[in-house]
This record gives sequence, C-alpha cells and structure tokens, in this order.
Amino acid sequence: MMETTGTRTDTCAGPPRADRRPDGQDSYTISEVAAFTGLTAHTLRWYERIGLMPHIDRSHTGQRRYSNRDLDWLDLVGKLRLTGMPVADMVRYAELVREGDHTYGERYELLEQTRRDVLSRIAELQDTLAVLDRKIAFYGDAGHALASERPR
Amino acid sequence: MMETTGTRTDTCAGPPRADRRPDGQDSYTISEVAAFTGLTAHTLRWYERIGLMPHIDRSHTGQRRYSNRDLDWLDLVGKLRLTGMPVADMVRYAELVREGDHTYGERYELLEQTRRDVLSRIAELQDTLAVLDRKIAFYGDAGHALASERPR
DNA sequence: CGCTTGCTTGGAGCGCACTCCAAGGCCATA
DNA sequence: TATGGCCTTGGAGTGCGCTCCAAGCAAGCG
Repeated sequence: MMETTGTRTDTCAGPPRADRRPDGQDSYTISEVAAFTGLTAHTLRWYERIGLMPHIDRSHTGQRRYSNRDLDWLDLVGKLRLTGMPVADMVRYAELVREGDHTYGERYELLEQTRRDVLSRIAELQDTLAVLDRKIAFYGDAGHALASERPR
Repeated sequence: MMETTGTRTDTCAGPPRADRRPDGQDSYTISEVAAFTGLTAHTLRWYERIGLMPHIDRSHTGQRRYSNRDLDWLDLVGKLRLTGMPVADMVRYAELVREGDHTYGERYELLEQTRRDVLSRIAELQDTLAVLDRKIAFYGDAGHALASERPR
C-alpha cells in the first residue's frame, strides 16, 4: 500500500512543491520524480504509456531511472499543461521531436500557436479580472443597496 | 432533430460570438440565449438543473423565457468559467445570492479568493510565456544546432 | 389534417486527464 | 527467513463538464 512519496512533510497535499534536484546525480526513481514534479507515480507511468515521455532508462531490475534530461522534459510538459494545452497535443509535439530534425518547422508552428493561445488567455483573464474588480468594489461600498444579482 | 440555433451563419462553430441582445425586449427563448452566450440549449437546461440558474420564467405553454437579468447572470457565469472556477463553486455562489442579504460577507470572500486565483493564474501564464519565448527563439536561430529536446 | 419546427423532460453517454486496483517481483533490514 | 517498502503491469474506475437521446407536446403553415 501507499506508493506515494515517503518524503511528504506537509499534510494537505500541496500541488507542485519540493522542487529542485540534488544535482550531483542523473538517475532518479519514479517516486523521487513524483516528489520533484508534483505529479503522481501513476501519472508518470501513464504519460509514458500514452507516448508523452521518451523511453526511460531501467535499472537491472526493470525499475525506471529518470535522467535530468527527462526532468527537463517534464518541466516543459508541466508548463504546457498550465497553458491548458490538451495532452494529445503534447503527445503530438513529443512525436515530432522523436521523428527528428525534419520536423523543426512543424514544431515551431506548434509553439508559436501555443504562444498566441497563451497571450489571448491572459487577455481573457485580465478582462475577467476587471469584471471581478467592479463587482468587488460594488460589494465594498454601495453593495448592500445596489448590487443586482440574479439567482432567486 | 437539430435543436441548435437556427441563426448560425458561420460553418465551423465559433465559440462565443453572435453576442449583444436586441435590447428592446426582455424575454428570450432558449435558442436565442444559446446564440447570445455560445452555450448550447442543453447546457442552459443543465445549468438550471444543477442550481446554477435562478428560476426562469415560463411561457403559458411551459417554455423558458429568459430575461435580461438572466443574461447578465449568464455573462458573469461565463467570466467565472473562464477563470477555471469549478461549476460547483459557482453553484455555491448562486446559492448565497438566493439565500439573501446575510450572505454578503461570504460572497465577498468568494469573489476576493477568485480574484487572487486569477492573479496567480495570470502570473503562471506569463511565466510559461517566458519559457515559450525562449524556446521559440532557440528554434528561430541556433535552434538546429543546439536545441536539446527530450523524446527519442 | 398532417407536417415541421422548436420546445419539454429524465436519464444515459462521452471525452478528458487522471487515479486506482490486483497481483506479483526485488531487495534491505530485523 | 520473514516482513515491509518500493517497484512492476494491464486494465478498470472516477469526476467533471457537458452532450445527447427518446418520447412527447404545442404552435404555425399549406
């Protein structure tokens, strides 16, 4: 049972923390990587199954041994995940990298498109922020008398 | 069959468009509201079922007739949705509004928390943007020689 | 009158991104 | 040697946010 970290010090499952690698080594177990990335070991194995990860080295007993390069890749995946990019698209990107140098153009396109998406997402959020600020100001002062909500 | 808009002019299902109400009336059918908000009629009915909407007026034949206030509420819901707020939390907010004036404090808290979430979300995205920009620059010039990706 | 269009309902189904389970292997410490 | 901890696998299950289905009713038109 309990295949989770073993290095947990916080009770309430903080998401990504416990980062930074000991950086003298280049070989990590799955639970170490789980601790570094905030992903679960389940998720790491799942990423591999769906083709989002490169072939990970194995110890003589068949256990996964992640390299620093693998962790770098996971960092990028984490960032892309934050943009809301679907996992399928990340898998596509991974495939392009695997396929070699002739896919540079396509990869560039994909990153550029993602960049555009992130920019418009930020704009959306700033828009929403403005709405939120107006509503909060409303609550702050005239609120009680004026706020016109809908439900009831 | 085909209970969709009837006012579609674009082929490829653009997300939110066709906004702005005719603003002389105060009573809209479900498919009009679908066209205004970009939500489907299914989703509108579902929102009602789960308690995210107020009780919507009905015509003498039992069909929904949305008011401008209802559309205002849907606009707010749309914004909150963009922040990634879970539907359950929006339902909670709707409940607070329904419960009356004594929930002002709690509502304020909820909006403030959401505001904080949006701010940190924006920061995250800007962070990601920086990573993306570096990677794109990489691809732009030295890319071919230097880019160190992971998969293979 | 019959047909079409748009609406109604409760409940089932779907896609995504995990999340977990059962059954078993390896190895270190007591 | 036995116990516990961490690892392995394929496949099943979960939660969220829709999305759709079947059956049926009411209004408008030829």
